[in-house]
Amino acid sequence: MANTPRPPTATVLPRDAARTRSSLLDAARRRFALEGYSATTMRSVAGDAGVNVSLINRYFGSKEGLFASCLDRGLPTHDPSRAPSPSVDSVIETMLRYAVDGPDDDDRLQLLLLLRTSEDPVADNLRSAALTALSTKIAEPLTGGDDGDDRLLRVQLALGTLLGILATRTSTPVEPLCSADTDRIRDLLRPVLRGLLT
Amino acid sequence: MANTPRPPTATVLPRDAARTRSSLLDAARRRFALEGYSATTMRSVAGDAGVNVSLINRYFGSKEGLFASCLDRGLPTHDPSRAPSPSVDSVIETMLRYAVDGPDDDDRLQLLLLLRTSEDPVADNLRSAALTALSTKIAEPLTGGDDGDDRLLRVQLALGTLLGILATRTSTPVEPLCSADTDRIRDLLRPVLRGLLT
Amino acid sequence: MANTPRPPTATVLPRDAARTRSSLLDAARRRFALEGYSATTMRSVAGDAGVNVSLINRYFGSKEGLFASCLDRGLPTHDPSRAPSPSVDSVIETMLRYAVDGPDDDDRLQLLLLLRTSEDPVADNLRSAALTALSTKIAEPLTGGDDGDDRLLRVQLALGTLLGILATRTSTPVEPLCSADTDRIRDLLRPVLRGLLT
Amino acid sequence: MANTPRPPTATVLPRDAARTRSSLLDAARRRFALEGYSATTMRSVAGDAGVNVSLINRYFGSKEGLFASCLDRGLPTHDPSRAPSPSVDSVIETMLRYAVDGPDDDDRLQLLLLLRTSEDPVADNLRSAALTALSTKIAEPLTGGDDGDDRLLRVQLALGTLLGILATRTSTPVEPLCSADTDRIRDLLRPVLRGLLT
DNA sequence: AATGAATGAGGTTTCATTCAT
DNA sequence: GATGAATGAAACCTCATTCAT
Repeated sequence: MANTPRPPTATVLPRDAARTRSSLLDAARRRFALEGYSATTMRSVAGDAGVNVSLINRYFGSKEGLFASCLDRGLPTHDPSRAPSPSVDSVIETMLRYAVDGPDDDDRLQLLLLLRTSEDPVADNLRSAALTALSTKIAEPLTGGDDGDDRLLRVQLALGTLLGILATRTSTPVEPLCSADTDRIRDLLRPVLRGLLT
Repeated sequence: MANTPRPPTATVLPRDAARTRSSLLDAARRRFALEGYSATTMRSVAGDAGVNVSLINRYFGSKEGLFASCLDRGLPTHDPSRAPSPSVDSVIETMLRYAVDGPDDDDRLQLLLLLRTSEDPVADNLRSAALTALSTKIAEPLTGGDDGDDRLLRVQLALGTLLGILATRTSTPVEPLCSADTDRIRDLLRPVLRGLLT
Repeated sequence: MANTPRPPTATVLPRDAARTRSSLLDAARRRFALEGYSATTMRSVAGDAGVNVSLINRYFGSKEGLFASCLDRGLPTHDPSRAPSPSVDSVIETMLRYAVDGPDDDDRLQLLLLLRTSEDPVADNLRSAALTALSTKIAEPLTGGDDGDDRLLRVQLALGTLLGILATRTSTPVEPLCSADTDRIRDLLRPVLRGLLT
Repeated sequence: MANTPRPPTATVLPRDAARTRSSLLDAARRRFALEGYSATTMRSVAGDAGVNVSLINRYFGSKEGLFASCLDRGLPTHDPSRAPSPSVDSVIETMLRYAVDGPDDDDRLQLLLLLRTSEDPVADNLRSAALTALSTKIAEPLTGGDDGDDRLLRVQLALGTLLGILATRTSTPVEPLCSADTDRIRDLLRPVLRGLLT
């Protein structure tokens, strides 16, 4: 039987550590975000990634380590290289873009990760730290007239708002919210965020 | 069969089925709301309620049944007997009271429950139905000028907002949000809800 | 099909916690003594005892706990109620009886337990403590003329001697040692112990 | 095939098969002797030797093969070239030197290895054969007045004694045995061995 | 010769559930 | 009505081993 060079259709993936690691991360992020920490089994993640379960331990040490690595990722904020001191409006647009209908699905999953409890104390602390970091990063360029703590509080309320709506839209068939036009949702949320952030 | 009063042979425990059932429900609601479905073990629920684990299966059939029964409860809305056609402001106040700092802790847990997935499709459908029902109930008395669907959408956005903030405040130590004064939070959220609901 | 009352031949054992616990302990002691801690699997122990694996965790918490419970047992020494201040010779006879050919097989296994390393640090400490306790208990009634530390040292050497011979005789087919007459072995060891203990 | 010196392209590692094999054997002997067969992982052995795990399979076929190769080594007995017919006393001194405080640590590990079961029947038979061979070799020059079988039995008892004491002294902190002066131990054991071997 | 990626089997443990009392 | 003994499935993780480079 001739060993014809197979076209790389699927299940080829010949021993590429970086690719494997990345596949696992992607699969894990999706599961963790959509089903929560406890409900996510390592087998399901490995199955999604198409590799053996024990590779998770090889690359991430443990389930907790996998979760931590999922959180450990460039969180979607404004791009400081393009707009060093962005206006409130541009910050709002960025938030809306990522939370309501971002260009990439992974970003929405990344946000959802921040809302799922895990009961695992270690993972939960990681999550809370990531949430705090994100809010701080968002609040930083906003030069409000008031003190920093209150500004941070308002950013966190805005984040909570977006996370709650995102979770509701993602996890359950609640109508009309789930099939509403994203433009409409953005139009409705824009003044909300503006009210909170100014 | 007559319920003959048993003679008090020993230190007779109450053996009150209704009370046992209710204890289990309370304990389960708290665990499900705070830790999620998968992370909640039946043993922990039974332990909180102070009864034997097997009683959960006896009374609710299964873990899923217990979760479903937790959802099955009068959700906090306005009281139609007192104010048959409430103003938007009173609706908002009711929502804020329950979501931010309600008089009864159980109500907040009940709300949180609406955000927790259960992995089980049956229970999950119950949850989504409960969420839809709640939003419908809230939207009902609101006589906006526009069509009903859009009103419902806006109520659901408002609900999602409150749920997200509630979840963030409840499950993780995110500062300053978690230790912020509830009056301040209500003050900040009031215009948000008003903007969404009118 | 008639549900004829089966005679209690085997695999009956109807829900007797004490009996189950004891079966597990007996099976575990044998496995731990003959194969060592790491090589002993909980499945094999449960299989020997004829019960489900998870009962080990139910009754002993963990594999370590099972090992600890195996050590936690009246170690064979002299009977203080019969001979409050035994002569050296009677102590020697007791040791020989238990180590070489005790009346009960379990006692020999119990002794063997003291020699098997476990690599598990917790279990190992338990074992070393048990060994120290046993030697102290044996040395106590021996009123030698010298200081206590040296007496304890000699008792421990005697114990090591017996343990080594017991292990060699138990675990491998080394001839002629393994099939030698126990009377002959005792006759050979008696002066050895007497030399060490006096 | 000529062993052409490869050009030093980069920091060329030695790639010395014999040395690698020997490093693995040394590391494995230590682990097997001190922690037992099951508790010894191939990764730990490879780590100690500073080489890749797969090399164990390459050189020894399997974990069992590694264990068997560890046994396969000149066991410490008397040196027949120097004393063709040694006295009992010199044999005793040799045994004491190796078991209690030999010049080389590896020898003591080698002795300990004889007491460790390996769960694998093949390797275990090798071990028992090594033990029998060692006792035969020791008994050979001893010209006792009795029949050979009894002499062999007494040698094996002496070996068991030394192995038991060695194991007790090596693997657990049993005081005062473990920190006792080796001279004192030898003094105590010398008459024991003399009693057994004559 | 040597490495590291990948696999599959099996270990301990937890959990929901059923059975007998 | 209630308890606790017992089970079986599945979870996370480790380990020996093989494959491709």
